[in-house]
Amino acid sequence: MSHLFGRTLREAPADAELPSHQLMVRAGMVRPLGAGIYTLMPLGYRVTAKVEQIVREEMDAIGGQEMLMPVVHPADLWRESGRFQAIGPELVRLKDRGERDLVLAFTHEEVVADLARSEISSYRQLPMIVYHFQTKFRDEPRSRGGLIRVREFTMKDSYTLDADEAGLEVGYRKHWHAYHRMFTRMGLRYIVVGADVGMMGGSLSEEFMAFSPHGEDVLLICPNGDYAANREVATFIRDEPLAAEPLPLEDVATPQTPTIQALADYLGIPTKQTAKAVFFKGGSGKFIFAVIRGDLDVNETKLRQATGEGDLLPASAEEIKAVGAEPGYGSPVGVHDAVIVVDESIRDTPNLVAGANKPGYHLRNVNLGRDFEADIVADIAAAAEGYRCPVCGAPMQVERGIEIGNIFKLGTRYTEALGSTYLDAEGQAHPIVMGSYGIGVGRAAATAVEQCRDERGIRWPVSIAPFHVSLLSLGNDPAITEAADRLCEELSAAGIEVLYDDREDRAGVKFNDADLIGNPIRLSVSKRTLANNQAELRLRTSDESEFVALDGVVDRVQELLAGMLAALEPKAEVGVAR
RNA sequence: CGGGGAGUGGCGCAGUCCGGUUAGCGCGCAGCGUUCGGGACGCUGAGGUCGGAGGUUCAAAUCCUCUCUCCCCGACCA
Repeated sequence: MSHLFGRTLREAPADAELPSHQLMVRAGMVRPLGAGIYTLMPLGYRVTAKVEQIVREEMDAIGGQEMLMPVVHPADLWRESGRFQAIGPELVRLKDRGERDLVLAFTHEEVVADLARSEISSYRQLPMIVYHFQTKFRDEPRSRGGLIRVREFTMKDSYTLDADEAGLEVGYRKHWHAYHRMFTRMGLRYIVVGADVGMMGGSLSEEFMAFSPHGEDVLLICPNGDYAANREVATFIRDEPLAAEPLPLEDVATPQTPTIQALADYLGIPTKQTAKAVFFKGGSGKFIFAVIRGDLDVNETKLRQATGEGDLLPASAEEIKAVGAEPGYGSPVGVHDAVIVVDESIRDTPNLVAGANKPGYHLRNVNLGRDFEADIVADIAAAAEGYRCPVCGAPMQVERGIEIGNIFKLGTRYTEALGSTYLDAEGQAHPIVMGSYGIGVGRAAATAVEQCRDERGIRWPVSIAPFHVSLLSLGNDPAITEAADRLCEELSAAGIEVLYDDREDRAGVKFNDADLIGNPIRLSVSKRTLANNQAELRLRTSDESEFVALDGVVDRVQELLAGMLAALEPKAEVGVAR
């Protein structure tokens, strides 16, 4: 350790907020180079190498073929799929000296589809699973959370190629199981949730979400295990539609009530008796006028789906007035030049109080169909804590999660665009059916730190710890050094990974650094232990030590390691129904 | 991009409002000595274009203009 590149720090850098970020920097595992760009120091690199190896083993186990595709792609390939045009500035575009457009790939659907069209011609060659570990660079609008969200990272991305949907389902299921095995082996606590397909396109997507209060995603989870979904797509059971005769529309003065809560308080009615208007400007330039019951919130992802708008930005006050509405007092009654998107809650609730489109006034007894028409009626409501599970009706719980893996059924979106076809037994050409599956390697490592730590430092799961053992020599007596040296050699010879703290530091310093770095087993050799021809052994997860005869250390460590690894071995599948 | 904050030896900070000698403090680092099982102590020492560029001034870390970078909160994703 005296020559380890990457020293430990007593204090965390001021700009690190997340525990994983602070600890990994303090432990000398990573160093920042720029915003969202990190160097993996030797200790950190050992962790990600182990994560990779676990992923590799499980991918190979489902028949994955490892390969390596380039990071720099000709832009023309991305023009063929349409993503060159469709994706914003997070896709880095470059020109080479010949003024040819290039992109830094952030996934490899295009290349796989391109390869497939030249390499695959017959159904006899299918199915196929290919994967690689490759650097991705995504010019994120904002990287955050230290290592959880970075701009440059290593991703395992794999792709299935199949003849039909049934084949895709098999490949998808294989990944689903492989992912469970990987994350279990890494010692992570996680859940699978239904997710939005986003820019990947395709028909089905699920995310593997590690539980963490620092997660960026909000998950809705049925306590009975019947349902789990990312809030982006989460549905819930609505109240029964109310049946009531439409009452006559009436104007009501409601001064100083620009918010739903103020309005409900002023009129002495529940918020669910009001209609809320939310205004967006779509990427197409259309004005999107979303209407939802006052007690609910608009889910922008759902709204995007419903309107087919890729981008939604909040509308400005001028834009709102331009369609005949009034910020704070808006309703769809009488607006023009806007796409009116109505949530099911509005359809199912008669006689709502809605804005009058003039400051300080609302309308009572507004009804869809009589007082205004909808261009789209859809589910655009955001689910929240306590909302009812769409399967069993139980109140759902909310958790935050870090997305550590994502699996997609892509279908033929890319293969059709690129003309990647195969011939079936009858000689008919069909587009190949694709799936794509990603895991962020560094993110998985950082997530493990988020989940496995205490006030002293990291408590790595054995499977991905930088080393199995931290060996400390306490004291500078030559006899101690000699005994520790010998122990180090014996352990190494037995295939045990040892981080040997041979520095001339005091015991306290070594203990603290060992705790910070977080290898699962700590061995200490000192004058005291040597007096009995022993070493002290302590688990990172324990406050109690055992003393082991020097010639029994290797056996004892191997026994403990085997036990720890066995505990991480996947047993039954841990899935959650969709 | 919008909003908020910060750039001063390797790390953490003070000094900036109200310009004024050689820019400080803690940790870390080097040497010597004393220590030696939960971040020791003493002495000595090395290390700083005060993010960068212009400007104001007799004088700028400090005031003005421009600019770069980083962090945090909101729309994206492994």
